[in-house]
Amino acid sequence: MNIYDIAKEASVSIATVSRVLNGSNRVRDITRQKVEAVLNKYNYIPSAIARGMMTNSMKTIGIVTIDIRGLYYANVSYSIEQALSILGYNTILCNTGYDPEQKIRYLQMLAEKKVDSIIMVGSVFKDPRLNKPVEAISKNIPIVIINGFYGYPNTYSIQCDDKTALDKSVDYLVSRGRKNFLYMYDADTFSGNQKLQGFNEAISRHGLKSDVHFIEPGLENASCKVQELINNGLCFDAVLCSEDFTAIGVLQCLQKNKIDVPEQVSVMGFNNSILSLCCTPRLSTIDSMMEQMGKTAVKVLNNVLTGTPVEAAIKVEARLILRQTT
Amino acid sequence: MNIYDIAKEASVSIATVSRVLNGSNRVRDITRQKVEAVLNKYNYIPSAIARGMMTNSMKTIGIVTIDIRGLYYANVSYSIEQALSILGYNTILCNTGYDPEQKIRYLQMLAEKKVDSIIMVGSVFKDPRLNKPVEAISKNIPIVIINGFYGYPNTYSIQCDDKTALDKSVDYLVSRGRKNFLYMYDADTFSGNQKLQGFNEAISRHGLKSDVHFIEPGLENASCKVQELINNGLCFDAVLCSEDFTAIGVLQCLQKNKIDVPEQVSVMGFNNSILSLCCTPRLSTIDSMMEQMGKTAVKVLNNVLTGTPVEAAIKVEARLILRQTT
DNA sequence: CTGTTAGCGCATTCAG
DNA sequence: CTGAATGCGCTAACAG
Repeated sequence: MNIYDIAKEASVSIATVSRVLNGSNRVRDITRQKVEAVLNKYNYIPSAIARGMMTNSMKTIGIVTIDIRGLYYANVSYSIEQALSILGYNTILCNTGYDPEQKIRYLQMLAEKKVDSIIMVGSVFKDPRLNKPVEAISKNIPIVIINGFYGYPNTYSIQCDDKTALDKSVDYLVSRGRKNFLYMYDADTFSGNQKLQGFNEAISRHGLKSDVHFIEPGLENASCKVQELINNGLCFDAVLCSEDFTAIGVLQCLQKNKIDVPEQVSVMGFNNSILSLCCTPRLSTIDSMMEQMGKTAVKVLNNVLTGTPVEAAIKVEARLILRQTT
Repeated sequence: MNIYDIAKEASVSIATVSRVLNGSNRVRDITRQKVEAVLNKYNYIPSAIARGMMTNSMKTIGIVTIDIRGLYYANVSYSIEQALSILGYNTILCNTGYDPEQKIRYLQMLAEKKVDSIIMVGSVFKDPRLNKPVEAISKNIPIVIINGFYGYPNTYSIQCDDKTALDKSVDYLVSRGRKNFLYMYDADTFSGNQKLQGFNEAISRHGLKSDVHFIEPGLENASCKVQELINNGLCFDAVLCSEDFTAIGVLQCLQKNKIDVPEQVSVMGFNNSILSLCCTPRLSTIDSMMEQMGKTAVKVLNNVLTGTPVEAAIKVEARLILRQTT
């Protein structure tokens, strides 16, 4: 069933059917009703594919992320999808994992499907080997990147001010008398580096010493590392982490060692995910404004798509959430 | 840039370009190389839209769920997306929320985009008012439903045996001497009803009494409800929950009331999500086999799409995960 | 306000 | 093995 069938049955031309379908006002009321009657009778569903051939748009955007199972990715992706849905767009979800080949394959698929835009959640294509394909694709498709940055034209960046957030966290903990800081991070991403930089700058501004450790993502990895540090006799009274999940691993290890939190050691996470409410005591953390990031990305995207001028990079402020571990 | 441009530059016909693009073997090697050289030179990207016009498929499936921020939905969706990606399909993600209008809108969009299939994660369209649109769409598009069931032709169901899982949980707790059961659930879904039924049957089989409460989703709601029950003097020594999140709310309330877990009261969650590792003590729970559910759905889907016979309903066994709260 | 016509970029006959 | 011709279902001029 296509518009020819509808047109025939309604005794009009396909152009008129098309006009009715697209809500054009250049149709007489009687004609419109006649067409709509047929449309409803057959429960007609227009083909977005055929429409896409002409308009060169499927009203679809690609959202590219590492792994939607991660709470940060899920939350941001959710708010993107919802905001886009209101604008009439659908969302193709891509979990690239860490394999560069896989990433390129996804980019290719999205390009073939002529998505109107690509939103990257997290610095998915940080690997410099992937610069070429990203730059190439950005020539045809606008790219919005959340917590990342490309210098290319037609790419737009939304960043959470993670650096300042870490800075403020250290300030706060110093004001509460903490002196020996430990920082644990699990991702060498744009965002990850911002956090680390904020931490380091604050530490040196206060003339303090600190210990910084990279660990593989995961609760147990964090726990094990802290245990190792304790066994080695490291003294610390504040632990900052780049993820809530990591912080909870730290917390559990401290509890196992009968170290009181927050009396002896303060612990802070990052993201203000639901995880931070699940542990006891509840985790102090930094709200990385997941919902706002998604909404802002879509706003920027919509401006780009409608030709409204847009800043190349927008910064969103993070917020300290103080609960029971500080 | 389209196949005409490529054809011209390679001095062949568009048919030949098309054959090369689609890996047809009816092309002489020399010709193929000639074409591929041009393809590479311009980094040619074929249009999936135009291809879709002919093949009537965009190699895309829709995955419809309530809210990807939920860990269950995220995990299942992830494994679906990954498995489909290997088969060359992309995934359109739809978070319908709870509004029926919204659900219908998504269905309509997916139909217009001519997705090859729709996978529902959870009984998204349980509301009987939505039966009509689902039945209508299933006439053209196969529907695979995870933890749900439709009787319509061209719909396929993958179910986790939640009922038996709850049954076994009660058995286990009874064997550990528990006698006064509390069950808390937060969703009136297919799966939710299966769980409740399993619970109730086990309770009556053991000739025990129990208290069952529906609460709105959320940590605090669970906590508040338990507090209320405690205040009312209810005696219980085992709490089963339909979600890990709920169970953690219960756990936190018990801890606040200085009730020892698992010494005085056993607590069990459901899903074996990462949340169950974040609380102290770690939550005993039921593994709802999220990854396997997703993979199985895609396997079924692939069979449907390739015309291989398929059972209308497949059941996956859940597993008890015993940790520190039982 | 309505109809006619011409593509969009590709896969697919059918000839050669 | 290769090419010419056709049509998928729709939108967008352009005429009337």
